[in-house]
Amino acid sequence: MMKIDDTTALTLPRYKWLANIIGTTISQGLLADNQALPSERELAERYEVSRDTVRKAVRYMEERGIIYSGHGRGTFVAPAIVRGTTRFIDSFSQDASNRGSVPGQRVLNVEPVAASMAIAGLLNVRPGDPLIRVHRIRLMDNVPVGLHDAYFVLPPGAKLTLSQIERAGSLYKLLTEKFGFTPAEAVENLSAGAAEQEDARLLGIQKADPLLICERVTLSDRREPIEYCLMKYLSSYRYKTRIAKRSGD
Amino acid sequence: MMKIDDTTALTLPRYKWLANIIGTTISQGLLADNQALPSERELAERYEVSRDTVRKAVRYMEERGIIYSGHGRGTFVAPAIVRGTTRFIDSFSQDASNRGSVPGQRVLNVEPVAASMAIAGLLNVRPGDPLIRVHRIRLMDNVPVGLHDAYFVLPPGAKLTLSQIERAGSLYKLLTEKFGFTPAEAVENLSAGAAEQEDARLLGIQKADPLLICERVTLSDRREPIEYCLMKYLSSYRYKTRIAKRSGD
DNA sequence: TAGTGGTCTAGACCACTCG
DNA sequence: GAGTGGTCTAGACCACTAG
Repeated sequence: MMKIDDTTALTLPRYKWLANIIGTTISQGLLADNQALPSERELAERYEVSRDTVRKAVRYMEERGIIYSGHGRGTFVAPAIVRGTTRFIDSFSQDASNRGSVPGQRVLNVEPVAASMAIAGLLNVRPGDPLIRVHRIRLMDNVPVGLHDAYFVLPPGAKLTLSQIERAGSLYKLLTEKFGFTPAEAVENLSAGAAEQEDARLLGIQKADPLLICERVTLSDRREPIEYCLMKYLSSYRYKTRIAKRSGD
Repeated sequence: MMKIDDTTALTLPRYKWLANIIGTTISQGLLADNQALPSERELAERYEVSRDTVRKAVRYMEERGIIYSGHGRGTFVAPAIVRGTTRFIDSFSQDASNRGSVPGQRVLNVEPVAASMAIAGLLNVRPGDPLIRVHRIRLMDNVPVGLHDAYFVLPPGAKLTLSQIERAGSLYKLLTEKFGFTPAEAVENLSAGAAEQEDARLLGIQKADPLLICERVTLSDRREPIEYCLMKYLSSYRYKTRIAKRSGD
């Protein structure tokens, strides 16, 4: 046991290392949809890990919609329609890439604001407490597709300028590096709505045109709410997601 | 070891049994949001299971958004805002219950139809192949909130009548029992749209009013597509979901 | 430094599927 | 009946967190 692994990541856990190998094989198209993988016992032998480690890798990939398994039948490559539909917190940039488009943004405004009652309640602060608001137009291939109006709880004295955000590709990455912003989980609430005058102007549509409205509260690794974001998307925008299992298991 | 467990489920795996115990404690409000649970080692001792079994229970509940854990810190009760936001395939009835409303339906039509090109592609059948269409108005507390237009791939000769569906509470349950319909996973695509004349009439709104549009493909345990469903919801309807982690892990 | 969760192992037996 | 994934154990060591 414990042969040094030739290729990648000496600091990566073995199960993720295995998952990467298998995942790469699949994404390269070397395995057909619904094709069976080698059995867990065989993979364990082939890669010189315990069967439990193989199972961890399998679970890891199952959660991501890459493979699936059936009791007594085997483990299989998930069909293309479900692959890549797992949602993550940095979904906008991900979505764009998955579609082969270039994500972008135009920052309208960055300002300190006092928390409203509605937002204070969601972010566990008092009404009037200081927040930072970032108002942006989201672009795909340089075309506006939506509006993001985000409110952040940041450490006192935190300063954020328009040019900083524009320089950084990802707002989340910037906040993570500059402050201890570590999003771990989010709750979203989707609905349909009609464009207000202002929305219509910014997005280049008519007033009362339908919009996909998504409200999100983002939580830190300690489950403190750290962001509220109101997003409005054109009707051409598609929000893809995957649902696993039934509630009764 | 192996003390017979006093209460529930002698056929249930031990980790689900443990998860149920802990989950019940939480849902009864006996533990505060973000309160720490006993350590894994302590739970293992207390419930006379191995630590690995405790960890399985913890993972099981983490996936469902009931608890979360931090390396070196402990395991904690997820705050109320995230609990119960995990989406499952039978989401409509679940959603309604979670809100304290009574889910309902009015079946408009049940009929065999020939697959269109668009739907055939999604369901892996040939255009013209037989499908069964179920067109329904969805109700919450007897008030219309949306339209479901579902197309099923069922075994040849499968017959479905309007009265059967109306008698059965859940369409999925009926299909599962009568035919081998076993949904395991689904892919959804959400967007905003404007109500057509017919939508408006059925839902009691104006033409061009905004609607939340959700397309869904449901897959069996073998990942064969077995249902396509086009759903349209009033703007008052809320689609709740939870997103775990970031894409880079 | 003590305590926590995270990773890993080697082996056992059960439950299910399919030829 | 042979082969698959699912559950469970007992023990080891590592990585991280916090007082």
